[in-house]
Formats: sequence, C-alpha cells, structure tokens
Amino acid sequence: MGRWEPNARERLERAALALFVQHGYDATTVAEVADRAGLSKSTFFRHFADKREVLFGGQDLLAALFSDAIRAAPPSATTIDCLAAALEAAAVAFTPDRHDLAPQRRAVIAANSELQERELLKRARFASAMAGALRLRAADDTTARLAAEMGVLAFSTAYARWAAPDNQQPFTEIARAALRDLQDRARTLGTGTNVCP
Amino acid sequence: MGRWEPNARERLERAALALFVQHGYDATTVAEVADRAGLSKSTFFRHFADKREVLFGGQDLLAALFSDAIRAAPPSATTIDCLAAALEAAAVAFTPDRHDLAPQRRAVIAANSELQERELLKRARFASAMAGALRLRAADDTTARLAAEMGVLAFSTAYARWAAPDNQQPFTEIARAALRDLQDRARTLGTGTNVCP
DNA sequence: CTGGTTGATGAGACTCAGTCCCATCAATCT
DNA sequence: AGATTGATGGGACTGAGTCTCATCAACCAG
Repeated sequence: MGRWEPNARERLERAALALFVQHGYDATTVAEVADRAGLSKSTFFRHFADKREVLFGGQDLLAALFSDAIRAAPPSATTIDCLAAALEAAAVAFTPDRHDLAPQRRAVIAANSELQERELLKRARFASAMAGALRLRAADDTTARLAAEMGVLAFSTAYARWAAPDNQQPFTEIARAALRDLQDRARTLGTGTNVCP
Repeated sequence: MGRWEPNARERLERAALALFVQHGYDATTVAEVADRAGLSKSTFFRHFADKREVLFGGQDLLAALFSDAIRAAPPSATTIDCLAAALEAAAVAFTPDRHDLAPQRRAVIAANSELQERELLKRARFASAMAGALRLRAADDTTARLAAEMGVLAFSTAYARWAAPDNQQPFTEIARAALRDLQDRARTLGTGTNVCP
C-alpha cells in the first residue's frame, strides 16, 4: 500500500476533521493527522500551507465563483442583483451531500480562535473578490466595498443556517432570503428613519 | 539596564516595530525583540500572548470604547448616530502625537498575511462589540450586524486615511465623512435604484 | 526489455514560536 | 531583619513549519 494511493489531499482532510472532532484542534498534531491518512508530515505540508488550511480547502475556489458570477451578470443588473448572482453561483459548493460534515467543521472552528482568524481571512478574500468585480462594473469604490460587505454578511448568515444539523432547505433559498433581509435594513439605515432607544 | 526598568511593554512594542521595519516581520525573532528592549523572551510572552500581538496593543480598549459610546448615546439617536458616536469616542486613540508610528505599522502589516489575519480578528471584535451594543438598544439582529459592519468599514477607511504619512486632518472629521459616505451608498443599495453596467 | 525521466513521497535535521517550571532579586510590608 | 509580593531570567521541552536528500512507482523512448 502506501505510496501512490490516490486522493491524498482528501484523505488528509477527512483524517484531520475526525481527529479534531475527537481530541480537539490543539491536542492534535500534524504528524497524527498524516499518520491516520497513511502519509507523512512532509506530505501534509506539501498539500497544505499550514495546519489550519486543512479545514479550508476549496475556499479559494469560492472567491473565484463570486467574482466570475458578478462579472457575468447582465448589464441591467443592479448591484444587489450582482450579489444575488454571486450567492447563487456559490451554491454549487453547498449541495446536500456535502452537508453532513459541515456541522462538525463549524464546531471545530468555533472552538478555536486561530481557526476563526483563518475563517475571517477567507471571508476578507471573498469581500475583495466581490468588491473587485463590482468595481469593474463601474461601481465607485465606496459602493463596491459596502456592497461586498453586505454580500459576505449575507453569505455568512446563510451558510450558518444551511450548516445547521437540522436544516433541509437548499442554500440558494436561504441566501436569497438573507440578502433580501439585508437590503431592507440597508434602506432603513440609509434613509436614517430608524431610531433605537 | 536591569530589572525593574519601567515601561517594559512599551519598550517591547517600540523594539518590535523598529526591527520589523528594518528586517521584516518574518526575519525577526522574538528573542531579538526582547534583547533590544533589554528583556528576555520569557518576559515578552508575559506581556503579549504571541508575536503578532505586539503590534496590536490597545485594540481591545478600542472595542470597549465603541461599545460604551453606543450604550451612552441618547435615546433619540438613530442607529447611524450611534455609529458616529462610536467613531467619535475612538478618536482619543488617534491623536496627532501617535500619528508618526502609524505609517510604519501599516507597512509592516501590509507585508505579512499573518498580521493581516490578526488585524481582521481585531476588526471582527470591533464589529461584535458594536453589534452587541446595538442589540441592547432594541435593534433587531440583522440591523445590528449590518450597522456594525458599516461602522467597521467606516472605521477602517477612516483609519487608513488618517494614517497616511501626509495627512493633517483629525480622525474625527475623516471618520464622520466616511460614515456619511457609507450612509448614502446604503440608501442607494437599499432602494435598488442603482445599476452598474 | 532496458534505461532514463518525472513526480509524489519519506526521513531526518533544523529553526523558532510558544509553554512551563523554577530560581532570582528588588521593593514593600510587618 | 525577615517575610511577602511580583516582575524577571534561564533553561528545558513540544510542536509547527522549512529544507534537503534519498526513494520508488509510473511513464516514456529506444
């Protein structure tokens, strides 16, 4: 066995998640993860830049999806429409069959601030991907950045709801609702009509 | 020399910034920083939880300022007024005499993604401090979170402008303008009247 | 079939961040 | 003077992450 076994990367991801759930992120060493995957520490670091990254594979792909979807939106689309298109495009990463591991992953991240930091970095990359794509559509810088933050916020809340263990709704619907909600609040905040005593 | 020299923490911060500017963050070891401050590695870690943290001292104070200012705002204040009050309160940390080190600090952070991660974590803490305070004023969860993101965005852009080497304007004015700008865009996004072709 | 090339892997040495424990010593109090 | 407190130094230790070199399966050219 051993060498040349396929899916090394995926095996490492599964081994890591299992051990992190069982013993905690801090108490698990990279060597143990690699061992469980039938690989060595060297190979782990060939597949992932650091220990945290093993939980965030594919997030760079998501940023590209966001960006491409905004670029591909029709010229008549409003900025909010662009965000909706981006969230729609991201849904391919959140199919029901990938739903089972999500709660575990979230629990591990929630228990460790190093991992929360990494998640924030990924979200910031989402935001700059969206902001960059919006600027290409002649949005001014401020609008692009605010809209991108709204997009990330909608994504985050939608993901949290989608990843809940008892959730059955598809990601697309949840995301649409979250974005609509945010748009309403943006109008209220923008017109300054709300008071909070 | 010697033990009991006062201001250990500040000496460490200055030593760290100087070495990071000169040799880069990665190429500087904690032992070198401690050495330059006339202290030991042990003492460094007694003052800062990790190597990154030496560049982010006082940011926890800022989160408290944001939160307190929002809580102290008059009942008639709108949500945006609350954000303005928070930014106003934060201005005490950005007096002209603290302006000289800011550009160096920003350059060091901009050159290193570990440090950017830490900065994002601090901003996320700002956001949850503001969102928490807004929720106490009976804002619904979605409004609180969106407003908090707007506040952080206004803060970030204002800080970037304030920290520019040639800037002379006080932080308060810059922040007020940034927030007003964001409010305008929020109205536009909220009413869906903008198209970006 | 043979021999060379490629590419993923393993092994081990190394640096440094971060933790822990214990000794030291100045200031303060009794 | 003697005890206490609290910031410090020193050194051992673990584990992340880097680097270099050897190994070995697959593929290819002859």
